Amino acid sequence: MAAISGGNTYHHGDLRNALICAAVALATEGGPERVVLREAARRVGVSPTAAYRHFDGRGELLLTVRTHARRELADSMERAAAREPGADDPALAAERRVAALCRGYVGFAVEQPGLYRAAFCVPRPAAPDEPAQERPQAEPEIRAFTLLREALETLARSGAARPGTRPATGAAAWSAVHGLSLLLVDGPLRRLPAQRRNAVVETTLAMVVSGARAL
Amino acid sequence: MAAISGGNTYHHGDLRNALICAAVALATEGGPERVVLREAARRVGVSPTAAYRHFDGRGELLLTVRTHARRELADSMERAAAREPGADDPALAAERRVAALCRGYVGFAVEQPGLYRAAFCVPRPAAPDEPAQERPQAEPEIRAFTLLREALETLARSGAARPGTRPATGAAAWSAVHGLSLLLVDGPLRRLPAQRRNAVVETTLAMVVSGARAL
DNA sequence: GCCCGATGTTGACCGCATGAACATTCCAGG
DNA sequence: CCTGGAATGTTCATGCGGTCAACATCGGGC
Repeated sequence: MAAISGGNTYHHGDLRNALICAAVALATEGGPERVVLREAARRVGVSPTAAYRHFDGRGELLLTVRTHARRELADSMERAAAREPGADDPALAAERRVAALCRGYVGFAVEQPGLYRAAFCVPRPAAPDEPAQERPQAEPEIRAFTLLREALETLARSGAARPGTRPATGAAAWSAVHGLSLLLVDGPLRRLPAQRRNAVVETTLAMVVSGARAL
Repeated sequence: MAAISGGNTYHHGDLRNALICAAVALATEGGPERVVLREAARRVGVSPTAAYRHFDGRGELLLTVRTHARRELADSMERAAAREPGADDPALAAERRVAALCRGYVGFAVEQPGLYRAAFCVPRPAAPDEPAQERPQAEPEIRAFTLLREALETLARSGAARPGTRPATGAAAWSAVHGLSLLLVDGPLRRLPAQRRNAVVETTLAMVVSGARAL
């Protein structure tokens, strides 16, 4: 087929990227389950199977979206922390940073529910017979978690560090913000009015900080 | 078609229940996305469309599974709490009850990951155009949450209750156990060895309890 | 005994994931 | 410049799932 007009060539030239963008847009609109190979292809104006030249299938496309979403999440946290004013007391500063990171985390979830959910989706093989892990082990590091963990370590070192600072404090804090995000975005606490939602967020943050102090 | 043998009648007699059981089994095996109308019908030995005589469609079937799963979750919490020894100090007893409920919660999630995920799934309309809420508002009460909230209230009244006991403490605690459960079952903390998993659980519980004291 | 409503069944349509075979382009050598 | 293979797209086909409409069967009240 001849080119209809302008840049309309048989070879797209940047299909992989275009597909990723479309897929990210889909995830933004409706979360991971909305990321549909055919729809992404349609939006890019290409046949469905073309995607298979660049991705192993829907799963891999979704994985790419997930990577993107995780990056955005971490960026949101860092922006929130950057906005936070410093403090003379290093312990106070550390506490504020933890809280700010958490606020950035939950804020991203609330503002970009689809992307947030995509950030933690796990591509499931249709049949649960073969494990089919994405990458043998080696979780590729999730910056959002790293940020949180490091801030908590700083907090622990900065003052009221009980002797037996538990190594799992980071995971505990993560659990809290992650659970909160999902309850708000996707769970029973969705449709909570903004006012009450804020109260829940702040209470949870208080729990995290108080927990970090006590552990 | 004539009955092939025994009780094989044209009319099943208890199809609704049979479908629910099959659907619950599916969810147990592979979570909500595994709950597939056709497969449930297949297992019951009935044609796919027969299900429509009893459910509005896959969505409603899934909702039913969710109800079942939520009940099981709450039962698991109550069992865990019942196993907990009492204490003379009411504050200590309350604290123990909260911890036990949480352990029951996370324990259920870890032992029944599929059902747990089903307990918090939200049936999404394929097209996000029309809201199509399951029930106008009125979340039908989630016993797991109620149990947790009541235990926390008891804890707050039982002693070291700071004056301004926040009303959202329950949601905060729920966030922690919910997030923890999902991270362990479905998230980046899945494939954590049991040992470390336990450490994370206990640390999170400590955070919740310490938070409940401090708030 | 008969007829209606409840309950199942067939057949069909559409969307999606995916694989095989075929078409078009691009580019590295000659 | 020309050409053949590698990249990259396309078409066609298969199989699964959700769902609807039309038809079949059963069970019980009249």
